Amino acid sequence: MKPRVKQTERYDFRTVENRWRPIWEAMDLYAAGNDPGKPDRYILDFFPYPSGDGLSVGHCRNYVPTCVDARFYRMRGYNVLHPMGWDAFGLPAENYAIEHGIHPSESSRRFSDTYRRQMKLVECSYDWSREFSSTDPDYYRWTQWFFLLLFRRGLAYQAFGQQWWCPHCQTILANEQVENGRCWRCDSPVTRKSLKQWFFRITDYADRLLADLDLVEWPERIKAMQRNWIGRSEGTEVVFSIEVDGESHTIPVFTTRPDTLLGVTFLALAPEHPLITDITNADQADEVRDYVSASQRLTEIDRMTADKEKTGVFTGAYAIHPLSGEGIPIWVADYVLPSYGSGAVMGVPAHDERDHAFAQRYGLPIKEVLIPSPDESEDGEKGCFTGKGMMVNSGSYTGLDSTTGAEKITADLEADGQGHATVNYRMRDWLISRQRYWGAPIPIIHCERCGVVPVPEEDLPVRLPEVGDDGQPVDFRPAGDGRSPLARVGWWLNVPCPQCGGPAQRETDTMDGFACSSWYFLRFASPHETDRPFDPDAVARWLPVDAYVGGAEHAVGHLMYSRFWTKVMADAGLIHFTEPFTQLRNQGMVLSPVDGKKMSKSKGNVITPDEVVAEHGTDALRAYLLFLGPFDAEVIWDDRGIVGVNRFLERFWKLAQDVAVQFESPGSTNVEFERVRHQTIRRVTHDMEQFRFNTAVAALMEYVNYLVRSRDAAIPGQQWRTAVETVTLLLAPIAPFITEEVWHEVLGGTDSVHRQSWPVFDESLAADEVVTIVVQVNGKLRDRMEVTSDITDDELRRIALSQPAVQAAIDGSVVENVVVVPGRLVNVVTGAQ
RNA sequence: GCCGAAGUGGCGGAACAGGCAGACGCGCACGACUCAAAAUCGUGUUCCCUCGGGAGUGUGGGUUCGAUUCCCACCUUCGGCACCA
Repeated sequence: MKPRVKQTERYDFRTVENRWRPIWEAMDLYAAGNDPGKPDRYILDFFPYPSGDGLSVGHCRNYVPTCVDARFYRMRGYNVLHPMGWDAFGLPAENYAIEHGIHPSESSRRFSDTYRRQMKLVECSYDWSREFSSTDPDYYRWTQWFFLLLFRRGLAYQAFGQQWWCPHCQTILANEQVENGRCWRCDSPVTRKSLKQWFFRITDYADRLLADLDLVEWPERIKAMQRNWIGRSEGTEVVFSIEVDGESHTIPVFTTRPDTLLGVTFLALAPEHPLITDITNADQADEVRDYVSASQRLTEIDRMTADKEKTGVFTGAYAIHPLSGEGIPIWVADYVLPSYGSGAVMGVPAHDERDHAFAQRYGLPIKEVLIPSPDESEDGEKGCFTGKGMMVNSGSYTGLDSTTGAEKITADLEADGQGHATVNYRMRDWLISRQRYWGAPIPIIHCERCGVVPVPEEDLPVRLPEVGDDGQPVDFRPAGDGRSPLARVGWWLNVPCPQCGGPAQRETDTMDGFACSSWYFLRFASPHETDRPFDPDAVARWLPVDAYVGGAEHAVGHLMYSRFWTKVMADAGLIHFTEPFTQLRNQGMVLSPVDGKKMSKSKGNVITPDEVVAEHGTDALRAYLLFLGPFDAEVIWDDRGIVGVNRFLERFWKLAQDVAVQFESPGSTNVEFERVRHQTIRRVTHDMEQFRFNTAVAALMEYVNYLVRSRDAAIPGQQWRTAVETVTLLLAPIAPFITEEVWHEVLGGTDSVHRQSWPVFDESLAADEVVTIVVQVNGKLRDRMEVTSDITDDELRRIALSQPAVQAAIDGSVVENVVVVPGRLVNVVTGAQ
C-alpha cells in the first residue's frame, strides 16, 4: 500500500452554507445602516407579485445582482437600504383560494412564504425587518388614504361608460391590462361592458410625465415606450356643424393636418359616437342601427386588426364645412376609435391612407389639395400623398407650404370660433375599479342624499369583510353580473352616511393592484409608521430610489403610475422630489434550455433555484447567474456552464488552503505580484459600479488563475496572505458563503467578511512598468516589443524601425509617416513601392 | 408601418476613449495521473494555407496612418406600439 498523501479537502458547500445561515441571521447582517457619517443608498427590486409557482432562476437574475450591488456598497461604506415586500392583492391569489377552498389571505401568505424562503436560500441580503405586504390592513389603510388625497385634489372621479371586461376573470381591466384584445392574466378575449367606474386623472399629468423623462437615468427603450404610450400629438380641433330638424349640433374632430382641411370629402364617426341617433336620416336608420350593433358584437381582436377592410355606413346627414360651407356626408365607420380625440375624424382621402381606402371602397370623391414640394421626392405608390408639401386647389391658401397653411387655417378657424389649436394624448385616464374581492376597498360611501362621500380618515382602513351575513366565511367568488362580491355582504355594505347619518352604502369595488404598488417604495423608508403613511424625514433621507431593478414588462404600467403618484404627492407637499426612481435597470430574461422560451410552470420548463442550490450550492448559483452574460441581456440557462464557476470556486478554495501554510515565510515584495492585485481591484470595482458582473467574475477568475500559476514563484508569505485576502473580499458580494469560510478558517478573521471594507487600489501601483508595444506596417501587425512604460516617442520610433520583421515588411519602400501611440503601438506608413 | 435594442469562433460572451479581435467560461482534441473511470492538472482550439503568409466582427460604401468601435445606405433578428386621424 502506498503512503497516503494529505490532500486538501474538497469544498463542501452544504456544510458551510448550513453553518453560516443561522449565524448571519443572528448577526442581523443586512439591516439598513444608520450611520450619519456615511452616504445612503437605496437599492430596490420591483415589488414582486408572489404566485403559487415560486421563484425560478429567472427571478433570481433580478434579485442576485441587486443583492451583490447592496453588498458591494455596504463594503464601500454606505448605509444601504435593500428591502423586500409583497404586492399580494390580485387575481392569482384569489383564484388559487377559490380552487383550494381557502381564504385569499391564506393563499397570499403561502405564496409569499415560498418567495421569502427561496430568497433566503439564495442569500438575498434584504433587511427583512422592513418586510410588509400590500394586503396588510396597516398598509392598505394608507393606500386608501392616498385614494382620498387624489379624490380631494380632483384626480379621482367616477365615469359611466364602456370598459374592457374579461369574461373569465369577471372584472374590468385597465387599458394597460389588455394585450392584443386579450386579458393579460388569462388570455381570454376581452369584451366591452358598460359600468360606472372609478378613474384616476393621470392625463392631467401627461405633459409632466413626458417632460420629466429627461430627468431620469432609465434605459432608452423604457423611455421610448412611455413616450409612445403618452402619445402627445399637436393639432387642431375643427368644428363641423350640422342642423337636423331645426336643431343644430356640432361635431368636433381632431386633426394633425389642418392643411388638408379643404380636402375633406366625408366625416366618419365611431359607432359609439353619441350623436349618431340624433343625426341619422330616417331612410338610413335601420342600416345604421344594424351596423352599430354589429360592430359592438365584434370582439376587440377583430375590430383592432389593422389590415381589416374598412367598413362603414352612410347616415344620410350632411355637415357644413367650416371653410367652404359645402355639405359633407357623415358616415359611421368602425375604424374610428371612440376613445381618442372626439371619436370622429375628418376624411381626407387624397392625403390619408385610411381615408383613401375607405373612400375607394364606398366611391367617395378624392380631392387633392396638396402636392409634393419640388425639392422633395414623392412617396407615391400608396395612392395618396401623405407627406407635407405645397397647397393646391385651396382658394386663398393655394401656394402655401403645409406648415404655413396649417397655421393660417387654424388661426382663421379660431377667429371664426370654428376650431382651435389643441393637444391630444393617446394615454387615457387610469381605470382603477375592480369588481373583485381581493383588493383594497375604495374608501367611498354612496349616500342617497349627499352623493359620493369619502370615508373619514379616522375610519380607515376600510377592511375587507371576512364573514358574510350568514356568519360563514365570506363568499368572495365573482357573481358574474359585473358587481363586486362585496355587494353581497350586507352588514359591511350598509353604513350610515358620515355626513348626514342617513342610510348609505359603501363603494363595493376594490382598487387595481397597481395602486398598491404606486407608493410602496416610500413605505420601506419607515415601514412601521402607525399614524401616517411614512416618516417624511426617513423618506427625505432615502428617497428617491438610487437603483431600481426589475423586468421590462412594467414599462408603461407600474412605472408610469408610480411616477404619477409621486408627482401628485410632490404637488401636495408630502415629498421633496418629483421622480421616484433616479436610475432604472432591466435585467435580461433567463430562457429555458428546454425550449428556449420564457420559463413558466404551464410550459413545464422551469428551473428553480432550489434544484440548482441542492446540486451546486448557493454561491455557484449566484456566480453563474452573474457570469451567464451581460446583466441586461437575455440569456439561455445552460446546465453545463455552471461547472465552470464551480471549478473556479473550487480552485479558489484549494488555493487558499494550499498557500496558507506559507503565510509566515519571509521574503521581499514582488512588485509584479502586487501590480496584478491592484489591477484586479480596479477592474472588479469598476465593473461592479457599472453592473457589469459578468466581467467582474471573469476578472476574478483570471486573478485566481494567475495566483495558481504563481504557486511556485518566490512570493513572500505576507504578500500571499494579502492576495488571498483580496480575492476573498472582492468575491464576497458574489459568493458570500465560501468567502466567509475562507475569511475565518484560512485568514483567521473574527468578524464577518461581509462587514469588511472593500479593497482599495492605487493607480500608481496598478500601472504597468513594462508594456507590450505593437508594431504595425501600414496597419498590419508585424511585430511586438517589450519596453518600459516611460520610453519616449522618439526612442519608440527608432526601436520599432530597427526591428528586422519591420524592415522586412517595409522592404525598401519610402517611410512616409510613423504614428506613435504611447503605451500602445507604432504604425509605420510607407509610400507606394 | 412607427419607435427602441442588437448582429463578433462550435456555444455564452470580451475588447478602456478609434489602436494586439476573440479575455473569461463552456464544449471539443491531445497529454499527465489512474489497473480503469471520474475528478484534477497541463497543452491546443476563428477560418483558409503551398507554413511565406492570407482572410476575418451581418452586407456595401465612407472618414482615418489605423474602424468590432465613428458616419451613410441596406439586410437580418429581438422587443414594444400598432387604424391614435
